[in-house]
Amino acid sequence: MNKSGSQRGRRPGSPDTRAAILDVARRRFLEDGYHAVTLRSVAAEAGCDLALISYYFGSKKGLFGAALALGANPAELLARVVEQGDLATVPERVVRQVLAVWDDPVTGPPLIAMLKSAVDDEALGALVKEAVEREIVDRIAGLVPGRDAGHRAAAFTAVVAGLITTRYLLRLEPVVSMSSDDVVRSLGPQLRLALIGPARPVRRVRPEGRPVPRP
Amino acid sequence: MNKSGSQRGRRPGSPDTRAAILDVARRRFLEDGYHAVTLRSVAAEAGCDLALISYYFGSKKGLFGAALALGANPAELLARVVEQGDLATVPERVVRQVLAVWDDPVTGPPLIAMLKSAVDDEALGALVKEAVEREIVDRIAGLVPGRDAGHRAAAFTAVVAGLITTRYLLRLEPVVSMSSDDVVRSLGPQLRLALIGPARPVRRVRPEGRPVPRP
DNA sequence: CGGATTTATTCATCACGGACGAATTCTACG
DNA sequence: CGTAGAATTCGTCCGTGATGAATAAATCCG
Repeated sequence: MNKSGSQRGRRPGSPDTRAAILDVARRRFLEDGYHAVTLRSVAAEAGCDLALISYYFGSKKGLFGAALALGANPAELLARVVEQGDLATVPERVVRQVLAVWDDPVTGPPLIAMLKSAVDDEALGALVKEAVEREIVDRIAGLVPGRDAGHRAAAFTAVVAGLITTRYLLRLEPVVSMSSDDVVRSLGPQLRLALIGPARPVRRVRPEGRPVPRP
Repeated sequence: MNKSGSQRGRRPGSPDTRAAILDVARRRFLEDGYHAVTLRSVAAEAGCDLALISYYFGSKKGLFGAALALGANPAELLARVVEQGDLATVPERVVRQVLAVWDDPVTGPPLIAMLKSAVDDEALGALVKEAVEREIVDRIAGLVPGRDAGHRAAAFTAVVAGLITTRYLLRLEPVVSMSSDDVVRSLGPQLRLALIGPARPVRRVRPEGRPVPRP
């Protein structure tokens, strides 16, 4: 291409409009959702021509991806939380972490928007699915001892997914209005049960006839 | 309007195209999802004019609603399952019912499609939310004794929602490929814990310092 | 039968949304 | 200066859902 870093032509002299587009897009996508946002309105609000958006971001999806580039990868955060500390306290710490990130007015909405659009976009959905499998399920599975680790991780993930779905996607009552402590109190035991098994200090008790581990 | 049941004009003499539209729409919506389906393509495949769809169903959403008129209301089914039988077996029965309905190749897909579109459509979302609150959460809450019934129902609902999300929406591994029995084995205890509390036959054990009921 | 009335169906068109290519301006380098 | 390359705009295409006017068909009433 061009030898040495020398670049000709118009280098950023009046360089704001790309950022402006990104700002507007971010806000709009979070406020109104993917479908409701029109590129024309974004362009208008950003004070530029419609075609500039295509120029910079290629397509509406491109803009969406760029606008919602997640500041901190939630999977990574979760991984850190999971791996430092005692296994016994993982459930509570995970719930608190999830609540912290998703309740936060700045980190939460992008995640919610991302999740929503992952639901109806095939490609995005696959992406999320793989990320969750790799970063969450597998990591949790690697943490617990038994050979039913996979199933335990699955149950754990399902409960967390349930929390996210009810509290942030459907905004179901009473889950939405519960305090962090309430949520921990309600779901903590479930997660502990999923991860570690029936309350450890007591002998196994089977209220029904079905054995649980069954190797 | 017209006195006595007498109706003039063209009554259904050659009346298939409405049904044809409905058939095509149903299949397409389930296969490709709401947004990917175009009214024009439906009209073409049904062998009629685009405007007929508006004529019969008013709008795309109208068509969607009519096409996916859920054969059996899942909430009602669930309610029946919940209310007949012992409280202790509710968790397993609910899981089995959910799996039966959502895994079924005829009743499942409409539910999934409905849920997906509820995610990005404000109005539909509200509908689902209210239905779930009224038909599931409240009903469950009415079933358990304590005064933390609400929270228990919330936890219960969250786990069920998690199952549905991971298995049918995200299609997450390993949840997707688990057998019904596996799922019951994995999630049953969680639900029992949510509903009924720590395994009944044993003395209360509090691994952490936090009391659960706390009136 | 024959008009009246209603239903079923089509045609033409609108407004809007996303994408794209050609043309134009601007800026920095040489 | 001149020119290359980046930034920006204009005009336009095509597909979408919606809607109203016009036409064909079926049914009823006298």
